[in-house]
Amino acid sequence: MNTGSSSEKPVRLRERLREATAEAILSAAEQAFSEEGAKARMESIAARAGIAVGTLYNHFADRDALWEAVCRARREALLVRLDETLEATRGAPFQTALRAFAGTLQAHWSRHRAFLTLLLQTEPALARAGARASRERSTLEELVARAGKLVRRGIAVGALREDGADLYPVLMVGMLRGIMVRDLARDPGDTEATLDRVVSFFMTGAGRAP
Amino acid sequence: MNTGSSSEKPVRLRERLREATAEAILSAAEQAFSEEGAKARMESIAARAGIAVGTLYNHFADRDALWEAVCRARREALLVRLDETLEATRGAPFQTALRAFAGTLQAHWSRHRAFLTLLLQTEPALARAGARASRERSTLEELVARAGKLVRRGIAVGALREDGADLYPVLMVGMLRGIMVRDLARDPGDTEATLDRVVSFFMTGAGRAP
Amino acid sequence: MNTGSSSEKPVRLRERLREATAEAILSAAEQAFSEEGAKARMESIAARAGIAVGTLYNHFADRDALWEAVCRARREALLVRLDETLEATRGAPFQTALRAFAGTLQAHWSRHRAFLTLLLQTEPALARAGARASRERSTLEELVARAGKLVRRGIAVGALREDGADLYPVLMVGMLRGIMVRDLARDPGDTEATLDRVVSFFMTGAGRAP
Amino acid sequence: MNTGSSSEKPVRLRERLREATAEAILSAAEQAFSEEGAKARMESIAARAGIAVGTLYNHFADRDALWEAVCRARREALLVRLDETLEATRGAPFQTALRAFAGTLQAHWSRHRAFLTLLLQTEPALARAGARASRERSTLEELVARAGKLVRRGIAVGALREDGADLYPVLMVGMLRGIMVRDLARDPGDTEATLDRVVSFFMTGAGRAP
DNA sequence: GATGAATGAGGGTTCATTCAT
DNA sequence: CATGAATGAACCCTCATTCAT
Repeated sequence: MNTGSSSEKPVRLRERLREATAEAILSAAEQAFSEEGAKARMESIAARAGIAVGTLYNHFADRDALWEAVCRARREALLVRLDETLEATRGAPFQTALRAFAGTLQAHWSRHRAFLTLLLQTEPALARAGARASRERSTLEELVARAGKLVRRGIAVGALREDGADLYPVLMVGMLRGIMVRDLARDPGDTEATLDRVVSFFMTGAGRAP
Repeated sequence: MNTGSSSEKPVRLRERLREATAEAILSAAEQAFSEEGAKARMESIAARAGIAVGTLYNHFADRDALWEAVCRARREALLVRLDETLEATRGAPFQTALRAFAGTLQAHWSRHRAFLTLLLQTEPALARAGARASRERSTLEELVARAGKLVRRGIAVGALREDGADLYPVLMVGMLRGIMVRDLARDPGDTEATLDRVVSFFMTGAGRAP
Repeated sequence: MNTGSSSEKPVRLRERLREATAEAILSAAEQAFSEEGAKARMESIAARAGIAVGTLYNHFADRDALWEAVCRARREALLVRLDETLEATRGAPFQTALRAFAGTLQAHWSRHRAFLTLLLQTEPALARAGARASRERSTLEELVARAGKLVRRGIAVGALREDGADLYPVLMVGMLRGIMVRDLARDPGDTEATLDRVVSFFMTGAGRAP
Repeated sequence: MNTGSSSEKPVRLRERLREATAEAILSAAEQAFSEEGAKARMESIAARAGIAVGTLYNHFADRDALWEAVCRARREALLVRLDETLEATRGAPFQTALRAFAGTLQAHWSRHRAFLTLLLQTEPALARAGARASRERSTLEELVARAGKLVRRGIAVGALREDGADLYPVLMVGMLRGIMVRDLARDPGDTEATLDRVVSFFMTGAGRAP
């Protein structure tokens, strides 16, 4: 086994460096976009990443590509986390799973307040660019799809009524989004506490028992 | 006595024309912003309004002022409608009032698909501009405040449990927003039908009765 | 004698009104130009004159024509005053005449601080527009011409040496301008006092008698 | 030891190029301003410098900054020359020093006919911007200050009378300016010859000896 | 590959001028 | 004639992108 051929190692090293730079750029871009809005200048991004403008273009074709990459990266991260949570709670009681789902969403949300803005601004853009809207699902749609998985499971185990299978996912995500937007400027700890109540509300609603 | 002297009429006429132009500009701007995003060019707005670029500036100080004006105008319209609905359903059963509230929101939403985008994009911008965020409530907050009024009424008449008074409004608005965003490209009639189910969900939740 | 034909009087009246308006515009323009620079907006001028923009154009073909008119008007006023002073001091001793000349210049200067700016800015413009420079003398040249008249008189009566006939006028105007620019922000009374010393300097220079 | 490492040289080169460009821009701007007035278009300046508009903005924040820079640069150059002349003639007879002072002024003037216009137009502008007028002396004031140094020296060596110490500098600069403006379109050689006569006038005035 | 100055099309804004009322 | 809203050419400035070093 020749694990250290003179021609192989440098390549690996370079590739790692390359990826590290790309990752730094993504972080810088996320930060810039979230602080300065979607109109953040390329120079600002480069400065935050500690590199020259030209270098940005060695890693991303153009501004749009960079924007897309940031969105995709953060979105992937979120979706992977959610999928992991769904997997980890496969056998758990429905309410436990739902609470974990909400918690994961909230964790990501508070860590990437940045992304929140991106999400809010990107999606309408996607919606407008009709062509693209069709070929890929928006982040919101992906979220709803995960929530749908959860709901179907809840129905399967008899925790949820069957008649709202189509609505529940949207409502669930809508409620969670509502809470998180409201709590943007609040203590994340408070939000965590609130999630329990949201889960409870999801199960029984707001009406007084007859 | 004919009080409409020959010197008074022209003034009135001009004023009316002036306002009509301003209104046309607002409409054009709403359209442009919603189709082209917040970055819509002034020239595009002018073209849609059938006027010259310079005329825009005779009515609105600059791009930002126009943007603000559009937001304010549409927001006022929505809030006034909601307040009217709240007033009109003052004595009605809670679910009826809630359904009407949702219906009004949906009506405005489908008529101003435009505004939807504005709402989605303006608010985060406002949130960023911290200074302003404090002095005026976001549209979302105004919506929640109205929902809160409804909820308090529901509690007063014994239709709702008291323990969720602080959460219900946010959840209600979050759910409605979720439905409307989902239905952006769907038949408004379908959405109307859905609202009944949302109201029902709000009352009883998704859980299977034990 | 029909001094009041129905067709003659109104014309006279109208003409007088017309001229009054034109004069008001000139004043407003002078004020605007001196306060806001040569770039003063037509609207600002109209506002100062208490009329609508359109009315400006009923009296002056365009912006340049107005500018020229202001310059010409104030310039004529100054030159007429100087000519009157020259006439009034025809028989007086040279130093008396020179002092009166300087006084007249200073009086106009302090009254039309406005015009000072115009003078400073117009002339270079004229100098640049070579074509025009040739067909009419600049205000400065007109001033120098008057000073020349004074100098020739001084030589004729034996008050001045003959050898500097070509230089003295320029030097005289140069010195006076220097004093007035320096005193722009000072008390006009001080400047008056200074003029005596300038006259004295003009006669004997600064050198210590051998 | 070759201390010029390969990483140091490029930086130096770039810096030198950068400065060369800035200098080229200043020259172009001086030319443009003097030929087209203070309103010269940025595009015109760029064209004269052989660069793109955007490049202007890589070197000067905006139009005003460029204007200021041109003024400052030329002004510095003039003042440095005058200070050198004052230094070089420290021990010389007063009239020799005065003549040299005038000569230096004239040399700069004829080389920067451009600057003449700037001087004429900038200073009133500065005067208007009261705030700035106080914090820095106008070019004219700087000239007068230099002339004052000369005058004090003349008094010290007994060449000038003491009583006019406050006026002489202003008068001297006023006269020189007068001559130079008059000679704008003439042969510089003639002006040089004239300066001797101005110096002579400064010493003895125009009056016929009694 | 990294650098950062140069590029120049793009878009916001101004304001002299026109003209219907 | 006065009015003042509409017009649109002109001009300043921005910033994504390129490319010589």
